Amino acid sequence: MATINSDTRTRDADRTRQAILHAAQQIFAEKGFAEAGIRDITARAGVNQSLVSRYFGGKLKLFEAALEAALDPRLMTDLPKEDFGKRIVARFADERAGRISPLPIMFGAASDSEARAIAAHLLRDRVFEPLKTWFDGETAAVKAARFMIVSLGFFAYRDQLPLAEFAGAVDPGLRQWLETEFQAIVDE
Amino acid sequence: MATINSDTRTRDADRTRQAILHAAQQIFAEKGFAEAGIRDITARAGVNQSLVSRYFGGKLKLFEAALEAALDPRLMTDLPKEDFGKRIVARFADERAGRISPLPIMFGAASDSEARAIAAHLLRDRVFEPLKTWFDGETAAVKAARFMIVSLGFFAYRDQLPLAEFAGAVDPGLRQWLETEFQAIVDE
DNA sequence: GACACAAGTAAACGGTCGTTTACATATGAA
DNA sequence: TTCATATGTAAACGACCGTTTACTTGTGTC
Repeated sequence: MATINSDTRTRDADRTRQAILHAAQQIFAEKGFAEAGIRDITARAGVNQSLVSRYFGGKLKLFEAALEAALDPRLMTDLPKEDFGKRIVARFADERAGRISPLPIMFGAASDSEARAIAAHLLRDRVFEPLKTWFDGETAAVKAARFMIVSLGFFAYRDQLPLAEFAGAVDPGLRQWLETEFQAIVDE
Repeated sequence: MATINSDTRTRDADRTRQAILHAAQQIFAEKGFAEAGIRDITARAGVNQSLVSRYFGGKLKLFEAALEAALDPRLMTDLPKEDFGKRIVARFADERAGRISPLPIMFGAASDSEARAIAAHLLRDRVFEPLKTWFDGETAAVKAARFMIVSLGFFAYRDQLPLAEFAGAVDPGLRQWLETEFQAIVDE
């Protein structure tokens, strides 16, 4: 049984598991699935490398758990349809401290076939399908596709390819176009 | 000196080099940079694995050469601005036999930092910067960014993520939106 | 305190990969 | 024909990675 102050314990499986999961989210987002090593992740978590296999069943299962924990299915669909464009761009463009965006994790899995399959499956079930039901009318599938295309393209443009002079920054004109683009999806 | 029918030669460095390059384009596009092995590429080319290092200087240099050979800088900017939307979507959506699109190669490099840097550099110099000079006015940079976002997002949506029931197919309604979207970039 | 088990660690295993090395052979000029 | 060299091959090298194994140590219970 746990003591009153269980924080004093030097061994805590749940805490270790969470530390691995959090470190995995960070390193998968930073380095991509292929370049993120078990030893990188467990070193940041401050634990032994073998615990990934013990607690998660392997690197691929850890990736799935890390991505799923980063996915918030209500990320878009809890927004009001008024000001949807401004609000969704604000969520995308402005980093929120402590919050790990799932998009870098997903893009980092692009070149590994197994990780990509997991990422695609999660994205479909947790984002794409909820979006389709959230949008109205018979064009809901096209609207969801438009949302995915602009979102994925924006992250690929901003984060994956240092095309602009300052990667990560968003030009005001581009930001305005993004806002009207997202707003048009819910208005039409 | 070459004989009259040099095709009878069993050794031809140029032909071998081209065979490696062509096989590399295919396999980098199919499996991504990380999962594409030197042995895969040289096996398809029908030559020995060591020739990659001898002729190209290594896997990374081979990737750069393969991507550069697949990039056609006039892919967009030789189109007339009338019917630009329909024409560019036709180029993207309808596969052309024998032609290897550079975008699968680029996405396949997403999770390898070195390959991604090469891909980003080539995309900027050969596509993004020409696009900026091709677009008119002071909003050329924003227009080029819009073009990249929609293009990258479309390929990520269609080819990288099997979100729709039939990956690779393009819904007519989505296609129409893509056409108006691209047309708007050149019209505004 | 003694014990059973959970929690954590260190080290080795087996495999893959890019690259290099040592060697064989076709080529074309002298 | 001879021979230097370009071309191609087979095999080994060295490193890295995910995983597993054997072992140690802390924890809670009796």
